Amino acid sequence: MVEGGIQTSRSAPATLHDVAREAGVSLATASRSLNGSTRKVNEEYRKRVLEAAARLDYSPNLSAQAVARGTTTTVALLVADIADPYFSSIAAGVVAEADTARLIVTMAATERDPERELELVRTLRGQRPRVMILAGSRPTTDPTEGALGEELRAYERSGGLVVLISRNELDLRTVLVENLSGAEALARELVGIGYRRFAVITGGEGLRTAADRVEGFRAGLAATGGELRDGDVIRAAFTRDGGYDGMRRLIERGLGDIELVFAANDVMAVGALSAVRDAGLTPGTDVAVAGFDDIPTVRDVTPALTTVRVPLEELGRRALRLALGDADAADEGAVRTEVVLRESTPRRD
Amino acid sequence: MVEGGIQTSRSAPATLHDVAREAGVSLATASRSLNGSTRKVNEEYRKRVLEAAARLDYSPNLSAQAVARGTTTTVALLVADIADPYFSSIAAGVVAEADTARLIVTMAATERDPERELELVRTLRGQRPRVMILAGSRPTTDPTEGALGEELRAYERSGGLVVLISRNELDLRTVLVENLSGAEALARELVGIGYRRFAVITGGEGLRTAADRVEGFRAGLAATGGELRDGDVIRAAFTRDGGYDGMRRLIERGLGDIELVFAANDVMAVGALSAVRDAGLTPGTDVAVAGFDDIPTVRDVTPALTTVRVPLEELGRRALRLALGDADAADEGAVRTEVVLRESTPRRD
DNA sequence: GACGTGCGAGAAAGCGCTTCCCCGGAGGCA
DNA sequence: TGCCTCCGGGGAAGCGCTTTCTCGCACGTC
Repeated sequence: MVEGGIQTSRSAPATLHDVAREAGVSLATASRSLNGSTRKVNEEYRKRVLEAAARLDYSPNLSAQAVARGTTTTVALLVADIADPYFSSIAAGVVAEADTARLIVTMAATERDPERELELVRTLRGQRPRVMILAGSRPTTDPTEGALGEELRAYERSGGLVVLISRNELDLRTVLVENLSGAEALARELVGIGYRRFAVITGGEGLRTAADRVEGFRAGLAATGGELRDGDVIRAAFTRDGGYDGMRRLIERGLGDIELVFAANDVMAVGALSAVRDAGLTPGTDVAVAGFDDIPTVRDVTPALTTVRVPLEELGRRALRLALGDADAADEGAVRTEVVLRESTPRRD
Repeated sequence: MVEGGIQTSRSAPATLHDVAREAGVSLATASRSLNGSTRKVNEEYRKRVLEAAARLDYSPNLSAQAVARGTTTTVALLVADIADPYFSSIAAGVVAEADTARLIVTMAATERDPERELELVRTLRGQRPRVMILAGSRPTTDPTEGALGEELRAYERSGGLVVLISRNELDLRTVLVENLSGAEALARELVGIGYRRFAVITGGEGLRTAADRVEGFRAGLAATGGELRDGDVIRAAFTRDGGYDGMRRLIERGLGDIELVFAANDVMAVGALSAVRDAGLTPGTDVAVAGFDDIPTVRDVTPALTTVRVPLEELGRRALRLALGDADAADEGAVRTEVVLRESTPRRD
């Protein structure tokens, strides 16, 4: 059911001009009273202006302020897919932090398409956002990489702040995640509780984040005697369905003596879990599964998923704080990860 | 690790003025060439302007355009919690549709606080968005309800478009969801496969959406002979933890002869599932669980959750299309829901 | 009492755009 | 050839703000 709102006589929103007139003061004074300035304003005037503004339901036109001030209160956020819990958690962090900094965030989705990402950066630059945050890595082999770098650097030159989340491809401010060492720690722990033979399901062609995690995992195994054959590294889309598909292929091909499958992120791992079940096997028992990220839902799948916790919301917050020049944020180094063992990787004796 | 971007000489972004000079034409002609106008421009001139723009890496200042045109290309989206899959799916839909309409979306989170929501509406009005979409209902008993309505109506009077998603509390454009009939259909089906004794876990105090779902469920039971005692309607937070908590209380209190627990949304249902498991019971077997929404993850929990599918992304798309005056969107009526039976409610004979 | 000095109100000049309006030139028609 | 009509370029006004700059006024000082 759809109801049209009652359209009363259209009335343009009150302008500062209206407020000034209503209060009987100049435009300048009205501006100074409402939108803080270094200059003092007679208390009596200020009061009159505030009252007039309230009476007229005045709300400053942010675009006009932006034009006049030459700076906006906007931060632009680019993610691959808003519905993906990894990105929506990061987004939640960015939005929360933006709120405390009285900034407004505008959001766009690249849908994992580098062309689109470039396009979006171009469009969003038109907004003259104070900060631009890019989350989600792109293929390392991407041909538009150069163009993107160019675009971002031009944006920085014009006074913008760029922060990348978990992708240190370009020489820009970055919130780094311990992908490598996190995956390595995971591998060590898994070997520690008795696993020896592993397979990996990783994201598409040369995705930086995925590649790092696999590399770290491999390093951890190498150090502890776990085994991962090259043929047991499966490529699939970096999504739930990708994970499902990867695991299906693995099973169809025959698991052999593989004891544990590490998916390069949790959404894939969750898909993998379902693939195991759909194949009539019991995840955890017949084959163990581990993921990466610790997105909220992995507590609630069965078996609960072993993973590497990444404080995703914190990632978003850090990104913005870093841009805004928070010294702490800059000093904290890479974001800590932490191995979380759960039932999907039961101790193996 | 944090790297400061290489700060080359700061250079303000090129303005239209620069482009016009570079191309040797007037400001007016440059404007007309770049940002479509009804008036024709000499092909030769247009070409020169376009080239100049490319050379200078010109990107129009959207704020300035907004001021000059008196209208923005922004749509504002208010959700309760960005990390909640219900809202992030809706957001994904809004963003996708905005993209095709060449609109930019700015997002804010109310954190389920009506005061905050009101506050945010006020702030966002400053942006002069073309459209404002509010998702997620508020308590029906909310004291700020009037103020919110006032604010929204003022916004509409000034030419803004408001769309509410699944909350017909105010007399405004709304994308309605078949909460009532969906829940009713669910109840009928559940009774149809053999369930008789039910309990319900619902959201906090008078949340419209939750209330409708419970009411519909009740109606369905009443029509088919299912039983839901008043004492078996549990209130909890409208979140995963709320669902967990509600189920825990239900179990501690003693399930008695309750066969199925209906949670008013999927995130609660997923929490409830975990509570069942943590209590040492087997969901589906010892007690069946059903939810509402069909968020992506419910396919992957065990047992897979019976629920009522709401096309969430479509909800977001519809909201925007409705605002933009898409006739189809207006005519389609409430968004269809569909009962999806899965393993969490096995046939009971 | 003459003359700084500091304070703060208000006029006005922008900010980067769009668009109205003027006007010159090209073309059509008798 | 003369006149009228389009066509389309460019000047300039304006959008809603901020911020310089001007300037009157109330003090304080000798």
